[in-house]
Amino acid sequence: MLDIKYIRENADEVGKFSAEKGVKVDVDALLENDAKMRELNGRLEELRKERNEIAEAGKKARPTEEQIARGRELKVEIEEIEKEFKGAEESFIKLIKEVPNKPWDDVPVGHTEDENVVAETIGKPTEFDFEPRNHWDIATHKGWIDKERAAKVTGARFAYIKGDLVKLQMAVINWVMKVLTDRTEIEKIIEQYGLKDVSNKPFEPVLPPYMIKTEMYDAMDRLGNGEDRYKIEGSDLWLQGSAEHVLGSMYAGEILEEKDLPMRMLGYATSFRQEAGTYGKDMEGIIRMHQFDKLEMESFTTAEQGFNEHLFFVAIQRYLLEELSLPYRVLQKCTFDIGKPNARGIDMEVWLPGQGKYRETHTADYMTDYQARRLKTRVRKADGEVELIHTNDATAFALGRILIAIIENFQNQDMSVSIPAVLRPFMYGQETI
RNA sequence: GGAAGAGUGGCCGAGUGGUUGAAGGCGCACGACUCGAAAUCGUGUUUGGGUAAAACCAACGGAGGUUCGAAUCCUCUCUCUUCCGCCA
Repeated sequence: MLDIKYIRENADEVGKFSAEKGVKVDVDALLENDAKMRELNGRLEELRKERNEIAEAGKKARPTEEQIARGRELKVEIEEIEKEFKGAEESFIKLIKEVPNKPWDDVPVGHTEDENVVAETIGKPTEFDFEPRNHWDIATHKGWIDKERAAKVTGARFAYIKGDLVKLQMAVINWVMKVLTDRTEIEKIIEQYGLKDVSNKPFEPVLPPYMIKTEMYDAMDRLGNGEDRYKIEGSDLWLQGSAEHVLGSMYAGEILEEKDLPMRMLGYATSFRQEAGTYGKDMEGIIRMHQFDKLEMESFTTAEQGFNEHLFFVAIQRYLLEELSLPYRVLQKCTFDIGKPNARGIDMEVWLPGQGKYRETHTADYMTDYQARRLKTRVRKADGEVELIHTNDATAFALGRILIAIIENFQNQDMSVSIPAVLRPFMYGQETI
């Protein structure tokens, strides 16, 4: 949610960037509603003041008949206006929730995802002296994935992952855990990518709950219309679609101390998505599943640190991909594609030789204080001032997709897959699978 | 799932329906004392709205109700603790 004060003072701009994000917002109706609420609130405060004065007098002496009579009148009046106020507030909240976050200055304006801008391409598409296969041919041949039996048990877009591929996933997890919880590794990344004014604080690993209440999901502004989420029948809970949802809401309503920021979390969780609107898309292999495991970074910072933290997260993603020697490109997402709560969004796409194209494996999102405003997650600064925190989230690895990238880029002619050097210590020295 | 008890400020903890936005203590900040520190003493120490600043309004887990007046009474709900049941 945006600050209503900001919307009042920048109504035209809010209308403009909302349109650029492809979000329909009635700013005029919102401001009218805001004015009405303020007017009602003013009247309420006056009446409450009078009520308080009578109550105060009642402390010293028994209230007189006139006071009690006036009190009765006030009670009725206050009730009426409160009711009206509540109605106004309800429609106000509905309207202000629709207003998207303001895009960062360098976000390109675009109206479809095709207008995302390729900012940089690192490495060259992997070359083979044989015709490279796609991951599902290799994985099915090796018995690493079984979608047919999964279809029997759970339906489409599920898979059993088996054998060496499971070990590879564990190796990726352990490697990332090591890198991101090690201060010297963090310092190395900061230096390697020339980052300035970024903390060297390591991440804290977190295994979060996989379910989330409607209220928190909505406050994170990641529930949408609920279509892409799984609702738990007979309860107020949903399956999370990303560890971001349960990590970002973890400190809702709390005031953190500035000395504890940045608060960096490395969450590992299975995520669940209905994949609404993707019918028939990516049905081969394990690129688009209803369930996938993910290592997710989440961070809370002050407003000043927020943007640098975002750049830091992007640097981590680059570092991880480069350590794996995977060819990839960096996409700066346009206004249409960054998402409603986002101020800025970067995607990483890894080259998949089996499919002959780049596919999305990573996203880095910077939400400024947009999520924090409704979550009421704040920080007490060193000078005692209390302000909203800034939230950042980014993929460390979506395991399914990174396994795909490794299989396709490190495949050998005999359908074995070489293990990238950095992962070998976590495969107990195993060099191919 | 069943039974009983409890939810108050950063923490502990008072609180007969009317000087309680909240005693007291701890912690913290500043000051005094000291060469310095400890101890001691003094002052300050919730958040949001509102204002130029004030006044003022709101909040004692959450929602609703009773009352001229609710942290205090009633209803529902959530969470925690203990006991029982079940269980990795």
